[in-house]
Amino acid sequence: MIKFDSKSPIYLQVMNEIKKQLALGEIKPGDKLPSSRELAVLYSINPNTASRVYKELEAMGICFKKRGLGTFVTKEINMIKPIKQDMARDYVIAFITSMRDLGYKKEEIIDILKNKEWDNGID
Amino acid sequence: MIKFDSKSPIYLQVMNEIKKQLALGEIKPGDKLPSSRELAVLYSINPNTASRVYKELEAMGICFKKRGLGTFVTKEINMIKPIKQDMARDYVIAFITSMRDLGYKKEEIIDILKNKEWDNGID
Amino acid sequence: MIKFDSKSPIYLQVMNEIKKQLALGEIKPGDKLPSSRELAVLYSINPNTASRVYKELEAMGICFKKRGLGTFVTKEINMIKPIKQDMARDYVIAFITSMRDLGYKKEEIIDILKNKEWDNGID
Amino acid sequence: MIKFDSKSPIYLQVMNEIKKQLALGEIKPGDKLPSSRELAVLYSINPNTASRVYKELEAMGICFKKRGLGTFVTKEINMIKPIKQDMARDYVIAFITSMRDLGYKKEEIIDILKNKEWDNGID
DNA sequence: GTGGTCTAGACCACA
DNA sequence: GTGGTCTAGACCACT
Repeated sequence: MIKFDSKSPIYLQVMNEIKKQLALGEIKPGDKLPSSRELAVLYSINPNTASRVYKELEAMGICFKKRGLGTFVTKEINMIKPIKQDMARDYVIAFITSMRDLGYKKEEIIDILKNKEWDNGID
Repeated sequence: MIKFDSKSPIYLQVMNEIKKQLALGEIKPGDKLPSSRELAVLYSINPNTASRVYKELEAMGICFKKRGLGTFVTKEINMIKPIKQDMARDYVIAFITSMRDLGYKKEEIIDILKNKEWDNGID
Repeated sequence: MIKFDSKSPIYLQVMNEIKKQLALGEIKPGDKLPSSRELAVLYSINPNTASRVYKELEAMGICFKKRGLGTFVTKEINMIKPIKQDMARDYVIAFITSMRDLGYKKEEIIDILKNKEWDNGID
Repeated sequence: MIKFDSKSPIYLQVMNEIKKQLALGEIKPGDKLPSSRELAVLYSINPNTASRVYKELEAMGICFKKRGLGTFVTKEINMIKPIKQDMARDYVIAFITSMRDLGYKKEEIIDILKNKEWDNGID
């Protein structure tokens, strides 16, 4: 169960969750995804919001709908493969932008990451 | 002069601009900030929006207002310094958490940052 | 319906009204509050002012907002209870300090309160 | 030296300070008050604000100006005597109103005051 | 001059 | 429907 961050749209957070599962291989190309209603129950969200999740994922080419059957992950591996890198790229850019806004330079940021204790709770 | 990103609220972008100037030392503790009206002209925004910028910055403890006199940067440098580091810490943790969720390890993350082109549009 | 005192900001008076209802149990933790627009109509104020009421109450931790759903009273009763007592404590201390500055002693203050007519306009 | 509460007007706070001194007998009927300029230095306030203090006190009949000589406390004892009671009354009413807004009843308020530890820092 | 409050009404994203 | 943001412009108290 996700704890939603009230700052960004819920549908985006659910999309991210699904993309994450795709990136990690927990969901595979061709897999059937839960119905919108199931998704709504799964994440305790409004059915409209669940619908929007699939609508946006479909627009991104990540899944497609079969009438009467449900929603499925696209089989085209070219579509799925880059998801991990794309998400990582987004995270990196957002992170760098934020840190730069705070006045940090490239070397400083890398130093901070290097020196960070990665072993307690985080890694 | 900022070119506003239509995706995030103007007042947040102006706040970030000011925080950036603080982090970079262009504005110093105790300094008088432009009046709301001046700020409005400076960034071509509505006085109310300018007001909101200072209100939120005040709520963060970054500045304070004196009636009839203006808005000033908090004098206690102790207030400014930790803000930067606290924010950085939050960004770092959020970033690391996200990347780890995607399956990246410490060295991979640092490598990605090292190899990232920092100079086009981002740096 | 409140009759607004022109001396203090309307938004504060409406906030106080809501806090009063909370303290008296007329509104309970978890309850949905009227939408900003409804609140605006309810008190014949501008929607922006109504918005501000909820924004300030949220900043105090008394309520929280769900986008598209509405504004709700904080569920943790622990959040509500102490607010009342904290406020009371502040009032008491400020009051005692002021009275002592005027040269009153404990017994005198209590006597004054005991003898005060509480039933006309005040109680 | 007063630490000003940024919530209420400075001129009111200075007025209160002077009225308090009157109530406590630190300043007596007929006494010469510091000049506006001295008052401004004394409290580190703007000379205009200091002027306003005397203007308002004069309007209340507490002091009067002699051209070229300065500002003096009125000699009419009837004017000075009730100051202490008036201020106390204001404090009491404000206190009771606030507490009642929080849902406290007369007996509860008196109980709180009775049971309050008056001996550490407050009394 | 400064900031604080308020109204009126607009547009947007979200559920 | 909800709240979030923004503009335009007003009036006020305070310094």
